[in-house]
Amino acid sequence: MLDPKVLRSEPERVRQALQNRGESAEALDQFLELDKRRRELLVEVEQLKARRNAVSQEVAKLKKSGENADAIIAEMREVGDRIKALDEELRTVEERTHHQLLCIPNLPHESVPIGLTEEENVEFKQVGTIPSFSFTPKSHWDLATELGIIDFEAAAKVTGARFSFYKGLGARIERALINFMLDIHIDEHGYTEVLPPFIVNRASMTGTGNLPKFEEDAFKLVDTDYFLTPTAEVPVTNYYRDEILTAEQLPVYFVAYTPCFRSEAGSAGRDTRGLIRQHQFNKVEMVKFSHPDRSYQEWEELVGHAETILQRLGLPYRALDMCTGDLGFGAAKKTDLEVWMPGADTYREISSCTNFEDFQARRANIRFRPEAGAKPEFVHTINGSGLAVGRTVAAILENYQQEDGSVLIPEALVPYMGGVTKIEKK
RNA sequence: GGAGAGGUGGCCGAGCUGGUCGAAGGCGCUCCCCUGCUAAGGGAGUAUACUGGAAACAGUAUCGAGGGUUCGAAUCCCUUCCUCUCCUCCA
Repeated sequence: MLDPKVLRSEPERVRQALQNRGESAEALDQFLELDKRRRELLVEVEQLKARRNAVSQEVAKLKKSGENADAIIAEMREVGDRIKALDEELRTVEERTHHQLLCIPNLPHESVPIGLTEEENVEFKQVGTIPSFSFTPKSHWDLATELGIIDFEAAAKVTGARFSFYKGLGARIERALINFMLDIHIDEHGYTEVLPPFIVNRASMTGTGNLPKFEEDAFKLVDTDYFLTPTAEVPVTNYYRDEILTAEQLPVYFVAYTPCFRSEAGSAGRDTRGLIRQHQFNKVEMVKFSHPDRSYQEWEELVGHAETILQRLGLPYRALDMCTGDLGFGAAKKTDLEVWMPGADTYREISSCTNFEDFQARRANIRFRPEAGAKPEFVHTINGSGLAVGRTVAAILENYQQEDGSVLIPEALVPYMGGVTKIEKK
């Protein structure tokens, strides 16, 4: 959510930002119009209320001294009716104003490259060596199926498309990666581990920006106002919803493993095979609550924390500075890490690290008091995958595959695999 | 699922026979005074949001949330969410 004051005082700046994102300015225009009406109504109804409050004092005095107050009571009855009517109109106008406000995306940071498509994302770093094979590398789904460690057909039968059934060392490597990632973030990067609910309410989804605009992307539980978490970002960020933190509490670092559930509406036909785009996948997510002055430093460090995992696993990757059109609704600045996938001969997103500045904090009302007695200010929220676990499994399978169809386990992961160094056909 | 109790400011906690209640008191915090240091003590101040205003300041709203009764609601009524206790059920 943007500061309504900014929308009022600098609408042209906002309009330009929306254009850079490739978004229409409709919500902005609606907001400006409704906001004007809202203030008109507010002035009128508040004047009436001030009058009513004053007269009510009079009534109390008259009654106390035993005098007759019938005349002004009758008059106030009319004022009361008028207030009720205006209040009702005001409420609907306010609801609509707020809704428009919730539908306007964040303003990109000034450093964000301007562009409308992913072609304009700027690659600024490549790390690791792309492996060369003396044979044609297979896709991870062929490897996994042949090794008997993931059964896509069983998942399709048990549930449906875009689900997977891990088995044996497949299940083991998924679990090993979760622990490996969590341990590094906890022990080396200073995060506090949290294990949140995997189901969240509407207010939480709205707080992080997943609602109201993207409801069709989420799984909603029938006959409730509950949603399956699309990412741990939602429950973890909302941990501090409607709270005021002290300055000493900042920064807060949380890391959480959760399964993530996404309807993948609108992506029919894309990445239908393998682990890349599933309705349910595991992810380790880092979330930071930062002082506004430090948030870009914190964000850069968080990107580094995600990179650490890729480096320890020996996976080649590149980093991209996301352009205005590819930023994501709530983001002010975003870096994506893409891992090399030999089977597909391309890079695939494996982590997305975002500084939301105060966009989420404003929606979720997460504040801190800079010093005792000072006015509360919004914190900045930052988060990033550290990493998407299923895609990491896919990357390991494809990068570490051998000519005979076996797969070596990255050295750093071996202790988490109970000493297993290789997955091979039985 | 059944029966009961409760949700008040940064925190604790009064008020709940409707009217000087944005709300006593305490803690915490800020500033000042006092004390050689420490401990203690005295005084003043200390919610948030919105609206108008250049500002000073003024107004409005907020006692879990929503609605109702009333000239007037923290206080009465209804709905709903959450917390706690007992019973029931259960991994």
